[in-house]
Amino acid sequence: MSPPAVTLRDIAAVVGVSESTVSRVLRGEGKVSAQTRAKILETADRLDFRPNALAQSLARGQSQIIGIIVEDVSEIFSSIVLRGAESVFAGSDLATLVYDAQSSPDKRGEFIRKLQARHVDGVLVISRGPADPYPSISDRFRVPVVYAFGRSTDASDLSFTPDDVAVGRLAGQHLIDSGRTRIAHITATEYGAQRRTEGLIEALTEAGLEIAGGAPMTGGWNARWGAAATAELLERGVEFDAIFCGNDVIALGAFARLHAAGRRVPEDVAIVGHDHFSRERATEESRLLTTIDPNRAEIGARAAAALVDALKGAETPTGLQTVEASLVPGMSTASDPDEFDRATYELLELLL
Amino acid sequence: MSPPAVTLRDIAAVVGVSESTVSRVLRGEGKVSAQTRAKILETADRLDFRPNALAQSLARGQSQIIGIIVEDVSEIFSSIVLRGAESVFAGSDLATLVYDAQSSPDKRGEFIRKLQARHVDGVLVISRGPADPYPSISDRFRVPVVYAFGRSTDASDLSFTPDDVAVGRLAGQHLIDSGRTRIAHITATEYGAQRRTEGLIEALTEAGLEIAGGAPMTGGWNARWGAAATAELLERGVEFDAIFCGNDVIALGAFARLHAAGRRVPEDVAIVGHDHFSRERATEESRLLTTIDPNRAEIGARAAAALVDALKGAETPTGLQTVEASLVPGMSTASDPDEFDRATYELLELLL
DNA sequence: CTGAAAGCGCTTACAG
DNA sequence: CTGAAAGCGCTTACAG
Repeated sequence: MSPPAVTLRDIAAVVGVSESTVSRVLRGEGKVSAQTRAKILETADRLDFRPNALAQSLARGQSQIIGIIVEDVSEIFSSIVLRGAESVFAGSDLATLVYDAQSSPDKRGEFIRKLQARHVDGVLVISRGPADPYPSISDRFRVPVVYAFGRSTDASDLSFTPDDVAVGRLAGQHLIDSGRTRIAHITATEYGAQRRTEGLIEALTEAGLEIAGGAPMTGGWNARWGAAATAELLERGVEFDAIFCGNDVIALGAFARLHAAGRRVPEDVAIVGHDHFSRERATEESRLLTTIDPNRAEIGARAAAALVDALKGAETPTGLQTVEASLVPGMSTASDPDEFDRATYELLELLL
Repeated sequence: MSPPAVTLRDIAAVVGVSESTVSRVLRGEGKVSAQTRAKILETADRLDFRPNALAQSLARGQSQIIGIIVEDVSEIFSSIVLRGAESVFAGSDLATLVYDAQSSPDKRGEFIRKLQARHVDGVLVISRGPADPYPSISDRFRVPVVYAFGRSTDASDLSFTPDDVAVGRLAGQHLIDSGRTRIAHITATEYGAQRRTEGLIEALTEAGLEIAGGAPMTGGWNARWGAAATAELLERGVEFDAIFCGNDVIALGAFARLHAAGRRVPEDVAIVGHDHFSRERATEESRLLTTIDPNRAEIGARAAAALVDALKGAETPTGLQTVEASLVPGMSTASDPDEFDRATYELLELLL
């Protein structure tokens, strides 16, 4: 057990000054003679003084705690956003109170009340993603509220989301730059997916191209759909030399089906996915799949940083902010396909 | 913006009693006439009173904040433990201050000081796992400290870890119960892996068996090693009808190599892995791989619950506590292998 | 059963 | 340049 904590009063007593003076010096405020300042600083250091954060909070009316409402932590993407945010808050000495609303409006209300009772300095809402706008809760708080991942229903709220249109454009441009001209598109119908499709079409149109087969193919977020759609493309006799897939799992299904049909990746067909799902495990050198990383951790980090700025009274933007996506190059669009003949187990290793 | 917060004093003024009385009633303490009690309760409810948690903290000397030091959050397994712990704390209305030590002793020291300044009510340490004991920091705090995932160097500290020996026993027993008698073992050399090997040997010995090929094969935690070791077993002509693999990725390598060699899983060779790495995505019905889940989230939850108990003054155990692992049945040990002929893309889907 | 008072450990005008 | 005092909003002995 450590000894009882040292207080301002202890230091004041030792140095022979008032608590106010000690407080001022320690906060680097006010005019204080160099001599007493030095003495106070030295004593504080010697006694290993650390101000009681609770007392500071009460006196200042700031808790140094940030409330975080996550609509559903079990959603893996939400938890990545959360992790990005938490590291920023920790870096700014802000504690976090994280509540998982489990997609329940009742819980959401309960947690809002709890955060109010804690007098949090700010609130971060991490919703389920860009698909469904999150009902604004900003008017429930006297402190700044920032939304991450999904946007708020109130357009004047500050929200940070992925830039899905840019994702589509990035994928399309990468394939075009690799010399592909017949680009198919297998994806899903969800909001973000639609925006990515828009982006793809923008890039294609600029290059005077259109989607191979005439239209995007939409289905579920799974490998089965990727395989089925690819089979359909093959059966219909659509000519294509690339596929942009709405996510990595669809891309894998496409990959497997092409493999089974004797089409080589990337020689015959290049593939770009989305999510960078295997980022934790794959090394950049050995990636199978070229993919787009929407930088979800950075979405959380940017939102958290904006909240921290707001607490400091700095200017912050309002409205919807988007975070840039990154292209993560892999062998599925490589120009040198020699490296590409790997055994199944290597594929598995890369993907897990 | 919400109106300024209601305080004890407001309620006292409205009801016409002292703040002390209001405080007592609201905490359900002391003898107070039924009438004033009712009036106070009604008023508090009507004014939507919520006690300022900061003021309570200062007055009570308890912050209602738990400090969490994670040795390395980027370690995926640590973050699972963390998630399990956080949900328990949130359920007990405890805020958390999470610091990522990034395996740096300097940061660890800095974060300990910050937690002290916050006057946290308790500390949870999430270390890198059972392999390396974590240098005890309990004597740096006047509040309870609990260790999760890895154990503390001080045997009297309360630590929650996986029960690796039980994992090995569980895997071995499951294979034996499935009628397998020639069980090979491909794993790594790390501490937890060794304990799992011990458990496997215990189960085998009880059944009068020994490891096929004479000894466990140890290498790296990757599919390549699983494939290489399996190839070696085949080349050496070792007879085996099952493999217990140290983790799921090794198991996949083994699976792929067996497949390539024309050995059917599970008919010819059953496989059990460890980690339940794909839990987020796989449905129980469609799992490819039988695996052992060390229940890491529960390790975090149990540790957090113990800390909460300690704060309440309840009896808590001391020393090393282990958390039960679970067998997650999959097709790689299924008795009805009919369901087992699936296309590659389904395999991929299951695994991702 | 109830109230006045001190205290938690800081911060912050206000005097001097 | 420095100190005395009030205050943040609760809790908690201590009287009555």
